[in-house]
Amino acid sequence: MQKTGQPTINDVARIAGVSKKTVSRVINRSPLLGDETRARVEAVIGDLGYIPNPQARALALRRNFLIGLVHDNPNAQTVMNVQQGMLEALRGTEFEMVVRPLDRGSPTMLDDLRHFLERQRLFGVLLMPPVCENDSVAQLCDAIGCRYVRMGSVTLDTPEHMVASNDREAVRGATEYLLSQGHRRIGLIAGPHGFRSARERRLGFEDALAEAGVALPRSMIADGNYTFDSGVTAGERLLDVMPRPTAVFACNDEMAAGVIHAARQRGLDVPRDLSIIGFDDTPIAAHIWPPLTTVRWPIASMARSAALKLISGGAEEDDGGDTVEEPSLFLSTLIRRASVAPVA
Amino acid sequence: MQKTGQPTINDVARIAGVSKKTVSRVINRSPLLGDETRARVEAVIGDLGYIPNPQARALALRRNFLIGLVHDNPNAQTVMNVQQGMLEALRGTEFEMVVRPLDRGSPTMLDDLRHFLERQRLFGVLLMPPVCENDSVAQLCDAIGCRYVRMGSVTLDTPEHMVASNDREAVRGATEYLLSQGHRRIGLIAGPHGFRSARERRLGFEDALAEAGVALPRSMIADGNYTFDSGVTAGERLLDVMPRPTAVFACNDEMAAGVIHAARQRGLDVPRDLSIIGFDDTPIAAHIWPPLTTVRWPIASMARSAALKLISGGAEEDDGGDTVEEPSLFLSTLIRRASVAPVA
DNA sequence: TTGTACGCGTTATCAT
DNA sequence: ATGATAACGCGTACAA
Repeated sequence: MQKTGQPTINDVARIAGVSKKTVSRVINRSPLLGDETRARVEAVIGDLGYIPNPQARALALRRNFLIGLVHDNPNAQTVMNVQQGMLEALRGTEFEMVVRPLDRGSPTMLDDLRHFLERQRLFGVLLMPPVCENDSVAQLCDAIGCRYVRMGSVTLDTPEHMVASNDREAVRGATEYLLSQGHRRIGLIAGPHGFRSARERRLGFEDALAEAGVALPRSMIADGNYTFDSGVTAGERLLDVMPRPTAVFACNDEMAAGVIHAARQRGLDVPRDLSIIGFDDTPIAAHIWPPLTTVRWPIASMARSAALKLISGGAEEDDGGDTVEEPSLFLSTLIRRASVAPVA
Repeated sequence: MQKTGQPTINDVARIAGVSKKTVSRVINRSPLLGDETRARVEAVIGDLGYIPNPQARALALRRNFLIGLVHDNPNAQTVMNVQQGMLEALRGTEFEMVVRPLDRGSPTMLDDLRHFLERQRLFGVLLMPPVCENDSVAQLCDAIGCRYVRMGSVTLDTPEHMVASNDREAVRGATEYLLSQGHRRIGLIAGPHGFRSARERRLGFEDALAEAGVALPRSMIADGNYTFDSGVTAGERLLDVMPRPTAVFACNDEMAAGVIHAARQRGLDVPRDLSIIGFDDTPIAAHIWPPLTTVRWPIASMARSAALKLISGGAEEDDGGDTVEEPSLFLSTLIRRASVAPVA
């Protein structure tokens, strides 16, 4: 025992009557080891409550047992769901999660990331949208030798580097639902430029209208930036158009809430006078009035899978050994609540 | 230069023509150093772009340059605000943030935390409510030698270990506002048992009523657990009472949103038939209808101060040197929106 | 004011 | 299958 109180590999070796290296082999599950020796060492380890020192391992391996969460996402709930999913995957492992927000748009963004990855010697990073849509970010990880998994609304990398949802299909389905309720004048509140998710969702919307042969005049499209306020503004713009749209698809829930707000301020009733669908199924969706029909993507599950991909092969695989391949594509579903009604 | 590509302290020492120790002194701002030597070494450092290896430092110092965020908080927005404040304080320093959720209520909770702190050798931890309300958690940090700062709704530790808000006073003020609008039958939706914040807020509510000589019958108090659903249930209970309350104070915004929901389902108009005040000023407060009058506590600022307390003295103090003492008490303010009206 | 030698706890190399 | 010895990069006695 050292003065710190924690037993070290030396203590284990001494007491077990073997060399440090043998203990190290036990820890790292080296295949070439006598069964008896291994049992003896493991007994001492359990006895002493020995746990390898992460700092020393990091130094020797030149690699830290940290998984980074790199994001530049304005939506708090989304980030929290990702963290929850990651931590679920990391629970019980030797890995910890370190969070690193990035300033997309800053010219030094890439350098910041490089410094972070090089200095901390991360085991791997989970790249959230929208930063992860930048290919040079992925290339940087590759160059540095840091594992990475990107998370996004569309597949933009190989399966081991990607967990994706099917935003386009999902929005197409949501829009078809609107059409099935008889709506023909349907407005779109688009997401911000530069967000791949915004593009995918818009494409899905256009897909559905085109297939149904429903016109989409320019006036039925308003730009938003995923915030509540932009939803209010865009909603007002759409509601100014005559004849008014009878339904609106907003590219996320915040903006959908904004539209409801705008509608109510003009004395319009939702869903009687205006049907609304959002995207994300954040808590606000279920808590506003009327409860919002929206698209839910399994964000925590995606993050969990992403983290599992990152640590697979690098962690102690305690289970039977037959590692199940983590999925790369996740399906979103339409959650029907009370913000959609048949057209009058 | 080593094979990793990163220059080490040895490279700097060799090129500058000094010993490792001298370089180490420069890095750690040792006072006893020749000006000329320091300048020369610093030149080489800048030249090489040398950055001390955190893993090696962690090993030698037996202390990692990581700040932990330990929480068991059900509210996503609160946690995100804390993270934002922490990261703001940590930006530009050598510290990173690692997040660690805890399962309060689990019998192994304290052991989990101990393992985490001992293994990772954290520089310090920010303890969020409600876990931080448990004194043994703080004692554990002390025993292990890990710096800590607690965050809470009331002062429960010395200033260097605490950032607190004045929940009781704030709620008292909010309730007085309700009274000033003529309300006399005011309901309370309490927070969950075991949350100190719930207790403080309730006390503030009772303070105001008592001082005004307004009765608080047991029927005007409903229990909640800080969730939307519990707010709905509690709201229904309160609205069943005859005569109905004309106003309700909910101990957080989620529950306040639930009350609005419950009121609307009975055809009641907010604020005409029922005034409501919440607490937290989460995004939902501004986004529901009607916009919610609520109490805002400066959560990000508190977290920022907390992180600053944690790293003060331990970090490179780049500024002039006269460190400003971080505050320990933060004032909450009433945000008046549209969910309160004078009594009919 | 500066340098030497060693410790921190682990993994890797190359023996045996 | 196992062990001696050297990295890994930095901090600290102690000496000079």
